[in-house]
Amino acid sequence: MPTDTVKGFPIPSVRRLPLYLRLLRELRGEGHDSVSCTRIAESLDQGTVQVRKDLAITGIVGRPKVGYQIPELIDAIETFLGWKNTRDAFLVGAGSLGSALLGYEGFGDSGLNIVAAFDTNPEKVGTRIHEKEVLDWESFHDLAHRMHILIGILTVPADVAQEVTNAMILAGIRAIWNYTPAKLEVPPTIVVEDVRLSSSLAMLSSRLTRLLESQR
Amino acid sequence: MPTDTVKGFPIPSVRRLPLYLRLLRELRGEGHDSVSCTRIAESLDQGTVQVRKDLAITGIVGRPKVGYQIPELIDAIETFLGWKNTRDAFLVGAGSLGSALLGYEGFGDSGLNIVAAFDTNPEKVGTRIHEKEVLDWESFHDLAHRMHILIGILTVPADVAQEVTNAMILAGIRAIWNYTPAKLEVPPTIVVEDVRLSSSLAMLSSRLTRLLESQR
DNA sequence: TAGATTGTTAATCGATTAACAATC
DNA sequence: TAGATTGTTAATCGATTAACAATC
Repeated sequence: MPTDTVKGFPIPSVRRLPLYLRLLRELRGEGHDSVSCTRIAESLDQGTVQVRKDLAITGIVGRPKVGYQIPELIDAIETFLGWKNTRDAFLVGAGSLGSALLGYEGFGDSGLNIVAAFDTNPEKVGTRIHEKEVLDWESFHDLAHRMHILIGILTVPADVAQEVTNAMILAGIRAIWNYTPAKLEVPPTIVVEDVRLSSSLAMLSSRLTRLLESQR
Repeated sequence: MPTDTVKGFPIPSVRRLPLYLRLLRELRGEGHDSVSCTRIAESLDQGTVQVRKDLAITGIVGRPKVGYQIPELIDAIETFLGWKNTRDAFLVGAGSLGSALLGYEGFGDSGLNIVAAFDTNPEKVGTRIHEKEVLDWESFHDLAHRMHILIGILTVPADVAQEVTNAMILAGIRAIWNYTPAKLEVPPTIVVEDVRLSSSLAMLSSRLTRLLESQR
């Protein structure tokens, strides 16, 4: 089978892996050594089969009657996700959302280290936001190349999103975490992950609307 | 059919509605009056049938040969999502992520207005973040009741998430936008929408990892 | 009328769940 | 050994896509 035909993993399973990881780290902290699917399923309010299927994509195998070794399982998930070593990232667009992400301390647990921010606004360039330097967008290309940065976080206004994306790719960026509502056009060798807060908000407000309607 | 058995709408369709809305508002701004599924599908890089199915959940009907009337379609989507009138929300937890959301200006397009923030930290209480007041968490209950606030945005540390959730519900909150990694336990009449940035990051980094592996 | 476009019904695909066999 | 738990195969469910009928 040629490598570019390799089958992907179920998207919902990959998205659930961080939930398991968080729980497992907690259990490890409490001194537990092994854990069963039943136990995990209960804590996360899911089915046991789903837990087994999800964990299986990391290549881990459990032992009947015992369950899974927690350290081994944590290692397998971190390896699968590429979270064993933290990866450096550059953020572009130091607006309110960008600033927030710069200050968010939870990404370390997820193998991500935001090194610096970039902006075109001369009033922002040269300042620091949450201890991180805001650099001139002009210097992005050279710095990203020199530091071998592979991840770009996109928090610019939607109307310049595509333009910035193109420049990121030329600078060697291979994966873009897109917080803008724009649909980015990229070559197939570039990874794009859209955050789409508006989709999440659509779920929240439509369900609330249905709920309120049903009670009138 | 009893109202509590009403069939839900396909989740992926609801999550795509904001994408259509954004495009339609843009087309309206350019002076267009009607639009076909083919046109929408092209712009968003999807299939035409999916577009029709998605739009159908709002109850809209198009005209063969012509397409959909843009103002009518915008109205139908906004009505379905409950975005015709903006709804007020309280945010709890004025940390870095919370501050970011307070400053984010895009929520207005999505029918959400964050009125104020709440925190327990005395150094934050009384200050303003992006023009919004930070109030004492103690005053949440009374204010939420008095102002009939239905939406709570949860950006507190994970270990107090459940506790804050319980208090929110007692204060009359009906829908919680949960930015913490905690799995919240709530009665069935309360809407919870989890944002789970770590799931998104898991997708990004696992795909990047696979990509880099395949090239070695 | 002819052709473009909508809307619906059927087929496919992928994810979840159920049933059961394997194993420590 | 018996029983708990894993892992796999089959059945179900939901979403997407394809085929086609309806209509302006």
